[in-house]
Amino acid sequence: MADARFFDDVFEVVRQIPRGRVTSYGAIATFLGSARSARMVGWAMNASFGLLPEVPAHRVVNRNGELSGRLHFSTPFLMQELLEAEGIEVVENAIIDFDKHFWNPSDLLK
DNA sequence: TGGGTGACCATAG
DNA sequence: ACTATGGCCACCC
Repeated sequence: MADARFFDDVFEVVRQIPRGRVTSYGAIATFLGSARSARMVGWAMNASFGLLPEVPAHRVVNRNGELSGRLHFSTPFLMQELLEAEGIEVVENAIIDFDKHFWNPSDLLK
């Protein structure tokens, strides 16, 4: 526990995101206890880049349902393709029915 | 040791 | 409705 770093915690949560579901940076930050440090989550994802599919970073978007991190993938369309492959409809870099696909990390405790 | 950075979020103009 | 700005704080050099 003492050795656990913020990045590791973020990866742990992202890894638990069910297939076909998505969540937001802010939701993860809130779940970790720091709603104000949502930027840290995004930064953690930067380190997770390349760990796919071990860490499904494509299932993490901003609170607007937009694929803000698409430019960080190997290709700008990879993120969208991965989401569509899971049945998530994406138009103009935004997730359709984001609230329906939204997955809250607190569901882990359910 | 200190300062810059960022795949965000919320508020104000 | 859109743009600008501040806060946030773990990590890296």
